[in-house]
Amino acid sequence: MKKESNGHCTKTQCMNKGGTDICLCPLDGVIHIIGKKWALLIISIVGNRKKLRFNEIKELLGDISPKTLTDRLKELETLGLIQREAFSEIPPRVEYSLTKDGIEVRDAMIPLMEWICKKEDQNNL
Amino acid sequence: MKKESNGHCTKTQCMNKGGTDICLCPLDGVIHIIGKKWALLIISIVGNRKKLRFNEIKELLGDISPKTLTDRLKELETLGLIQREAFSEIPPRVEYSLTKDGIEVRDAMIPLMEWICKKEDQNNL
DNA sequence: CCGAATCCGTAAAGATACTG
DNA sequence: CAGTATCTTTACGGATTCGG
Repeated sequence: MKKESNGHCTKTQCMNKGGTDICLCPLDGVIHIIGKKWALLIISIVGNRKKLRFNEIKELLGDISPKTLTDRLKELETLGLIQREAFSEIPPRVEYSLTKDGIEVRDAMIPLMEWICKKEDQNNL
Repeated sequence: MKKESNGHCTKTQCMNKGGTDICLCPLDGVIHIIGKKWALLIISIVGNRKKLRFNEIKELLGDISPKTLTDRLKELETLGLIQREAFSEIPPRVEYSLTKDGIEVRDAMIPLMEWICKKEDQNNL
């Protein structure tokens, strides 16, 4: 996971975990998509249910506008984290699910979500 | 980590990890701060270096505006993730570091950062 | 000088109504 | 049902200014 020689880590934005340097240089990449509002939650929720329709995601998130949800889903689809499957029916049906990469991201963010939940628990005592 | 009875999980926004439900209800809480632009990167970078000054963070992030950095630092300070220590010197000096909670968050996001780095590596082959 | 605060223009997000 | 279109509101970015 060292990347000293490929031109990305000249700013040495690395974290040290037990002596192993972990590069976090992707400043202009993935993190600015998944760091956007709602993105992490969408990945979580879609991952939970395996398959979800547009309005189901919307209901689960609670306060997101359809426009923002559309934007986020498109971005995540472009990133290759979410898969969109449309059925030519009436009424129309579109199902969203995580791709292989999306599942990896979801797994990777579980510790973060767990911490958040723990924190909320403390605050709600 | 079950929260079915406290009114938070009525929407059952839970993820299933090996049979254990993990609640991710904090829709209006922590995630909408740390999910903001730059927030995760700030936590990472400050965590890497233990102590950083305003302009050092700015340099490391590269393209952030001073205003946005100030905003984010204040939010993270309010959240209790980042500690601000100002010295009454000339020229002035302000040092930022992670709190105990901030360190926990940083540790929790390591898997996510690792995934991102792996992904960037693949794309840069 | 450093760490912001201010001002202002642009971009992203939200609310609501509406369409294929 | 699954989005668009449109409009308003909020967040972000860039330059400049300011207090210590």
